[in-house]
Amino acid sequence: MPGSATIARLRRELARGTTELAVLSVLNVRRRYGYELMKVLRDAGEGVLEVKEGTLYPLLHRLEDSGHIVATWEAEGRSRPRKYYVITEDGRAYLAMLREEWSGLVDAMRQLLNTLGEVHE
Amino acid sequence: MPGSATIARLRRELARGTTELAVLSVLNVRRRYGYELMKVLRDAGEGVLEVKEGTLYPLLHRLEDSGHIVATWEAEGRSRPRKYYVITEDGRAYLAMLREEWSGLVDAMRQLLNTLGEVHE
DNA sequence: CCCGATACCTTGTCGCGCAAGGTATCGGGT
DNA sequence: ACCCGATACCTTGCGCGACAAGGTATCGGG
Repeated sequence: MPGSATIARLRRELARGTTELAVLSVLNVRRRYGYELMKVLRDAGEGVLEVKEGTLYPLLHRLEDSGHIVATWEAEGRSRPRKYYVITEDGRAYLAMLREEWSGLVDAMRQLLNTLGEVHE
Repeated sequence: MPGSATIARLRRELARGTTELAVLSVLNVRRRYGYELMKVLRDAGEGVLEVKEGTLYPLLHRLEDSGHIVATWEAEGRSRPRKYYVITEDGRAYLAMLREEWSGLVDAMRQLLNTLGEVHE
């Protein structure tokens, strides 16, 4: 059945870029560690925003390299240390920009779909 | 200024996959030729949905190959022939699926952004 | 006569998402 | 005693859409 494979592909392409927005939005509330972020995003929105490990960890490293977030290792009282991420001032500004871009896209698409929504002819 | 380059990059990543939805939505109303589609999308939504030639033409070919649209050359009474595209029954079904995926993503993001929207701590 | 618009096309590069692999610890079940 | 799933981090290689940059050809206006 090619349908399910197609679905997965287009879902991936549609969600592209939104991961960054989703991650920064969650970190904007409070600090989180990587594995925790995965669970938060999986539980939100019926799995639509689910992020795989191979996506999340490189993304976090990119955000850290560009100064949008900072990481601190913490292991006090437990083994299996966790790497906590905190959003920076720079990151908040970037997040605001991202949200604007996103709502701009959503508005444009909504307008297009509403205008042309009715099946003609 | 790295900001404008960054903006272009994230706008491109965010819009990824929506082009297919936009093109099929326009074709769902009536047939269009490639160059015309470019103008329609550029004029809609303040340029947010603008598509470049290097994106549109390969996309149309992919949609044709998978049977979602069909093309017919037309040049009657004029030189510079145009290649008109018409959506198929199969294409309409695919479009419906795409729209569902898109609204699912938008809903999930809206929920996430509303829940976490307020800046805490 | 040249240049911009019209109208189609292609090749190569960039960068994200992911599959698939890896390491290591911990706790519960049998 | 042993195994396995969950926790928690990481990497390499591939697929694929968007685009920059190039190409071809015609038409009309300044």
